[in-house]
Amino acid sequence: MRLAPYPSGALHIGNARMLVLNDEYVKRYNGRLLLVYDDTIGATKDAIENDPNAKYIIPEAYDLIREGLEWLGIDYDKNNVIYKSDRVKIYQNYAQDLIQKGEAYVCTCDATVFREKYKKVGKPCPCKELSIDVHLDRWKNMLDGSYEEREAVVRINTGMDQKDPALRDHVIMRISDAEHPRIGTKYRVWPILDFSWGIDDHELGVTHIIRGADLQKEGFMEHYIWDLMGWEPAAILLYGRMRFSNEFILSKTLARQKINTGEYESWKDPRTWSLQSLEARGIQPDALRESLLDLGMSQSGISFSEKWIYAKNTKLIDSDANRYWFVEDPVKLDIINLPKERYVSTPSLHPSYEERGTRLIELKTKDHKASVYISRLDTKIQMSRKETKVRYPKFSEGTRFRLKDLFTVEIQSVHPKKFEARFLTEKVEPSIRKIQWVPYESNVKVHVLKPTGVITHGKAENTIKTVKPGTIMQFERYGYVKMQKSQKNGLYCYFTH
RNA sequence: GCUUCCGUAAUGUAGUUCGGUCAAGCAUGCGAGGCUUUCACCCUCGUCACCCGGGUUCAAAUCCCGGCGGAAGCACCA
Repeated sequence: MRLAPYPSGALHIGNARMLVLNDEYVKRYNGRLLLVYDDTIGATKDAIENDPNAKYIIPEAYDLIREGLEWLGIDYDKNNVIYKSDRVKIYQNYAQDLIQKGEAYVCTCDATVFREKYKKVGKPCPCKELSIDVHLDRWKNMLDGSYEEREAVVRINTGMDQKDPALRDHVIMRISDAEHPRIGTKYRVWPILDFSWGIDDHELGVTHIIRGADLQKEGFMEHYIWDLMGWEPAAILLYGRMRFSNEFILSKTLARQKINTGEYESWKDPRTWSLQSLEARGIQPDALRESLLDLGMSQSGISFSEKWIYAKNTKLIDSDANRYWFVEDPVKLDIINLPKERYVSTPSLHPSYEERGTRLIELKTKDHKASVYISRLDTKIQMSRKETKVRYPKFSEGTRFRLKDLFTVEIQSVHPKKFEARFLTEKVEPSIRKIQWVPYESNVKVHVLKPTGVITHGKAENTIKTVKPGTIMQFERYGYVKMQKSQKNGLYCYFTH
């Protein structure tokens, strides 16, 4: 079997299904998995230079792809990595052979004219009438540069009377003067996907192909070629297309553009949905793998939900993720009537694993007063996730709540920018609302990059200063977060989910 | 328009090849409860489905026909 990524950027969540399915199939039947970079040049030089949306190969993509495969644990044959760009001569030879046999011809019709005038009505174009010698001449002209880009193509003679318009005398070779990142301008006549794979799946000994249903036509074309050559056909299995929710933009080309303009910080930006970005966020490879495997080989189109990954990921990371307190959009809360001079809170790092120990958060009082930060969200109407259930009231005079693992207070007064409360008791009442807090005097700024690209700001307890980059932790009642780095203006984290 | 593929609950999937064991399994979601100084995790219980209409048959989610619905292809992209 084989993986055939196009090196225009890092692999993303949409490509991952192909990877995982192939990998799993090979493992199950003890097969071999080839990595074949499908790095033929598609667009013309003209398009690449003038059309910002043109697909093209970027040199760094080869490594980005390899990184992604490694992260996902795809077990491909690392000693036998293949580049289609090394094999162009092979396709050219086969194409010439087909022309010689009258199974292919060189067409000089304009693409639009061919489509409108001939393909749509199922009539052959005038080129097809010409002799094999003329076509061989034209073929030479393609190779030696006498023809410009788009002036001529090689079409395979599947027949203009094919029922399916998609199959009528499809192009198999075309001209591009674009420079290839690996082999430069060594070749100018490049194969189309259908043709190159018709050749390679045979030449490389591929017996089974798993690909998306959008490549169904390519399967027909390959079969046509195998028949023509008298080759043993490979088995082709298709899986359905995945649609992604929200404003998922799964385009490597677009991601590349945004990285270039600086709108995204790198391939790690969560909006690329690249495998690199998932790793950066703290998604476990197995969470992705299992979610994708759950979809099976169904050919129906599915709306993919990232929540499936999150659900699996939560189960994988929860036991490792230590708990910390973080308040998003902090507001000050002044507390009065404090009887003691010092309060110490020692919440455990993980309630299910007490043996990991506790954190220590200290709140000092002065003249029986102290201040903490709480999240603005908690001061507004709080709807429980179960919407039908508890609806915590907006903070107003008399509202009682507990600063978690500290003490219970009651709101005395509400000001635009702060709240004042009075100490009630240290005794825990099981049913009272508990909220996270951090000391006003001692805390650390934290910036969290959300999957939408928005960065939110807040304050966390000081103890997270010791958390190492790359660690996944849980901000209680907020979500899981992966520590990235310490910056001058505070700590920087990626939101996991 | 032409061609092909698909159609099981809110979402996804198992079962359809060789009709009965499927009054339909699983996961996520949702709901109830338990645990808990997190609306986390974990545990228990519950909830919702075979696109429609015919036909074949003792028996159909499974086979046949016809509808309807959805997706993909019809690029000198991959």
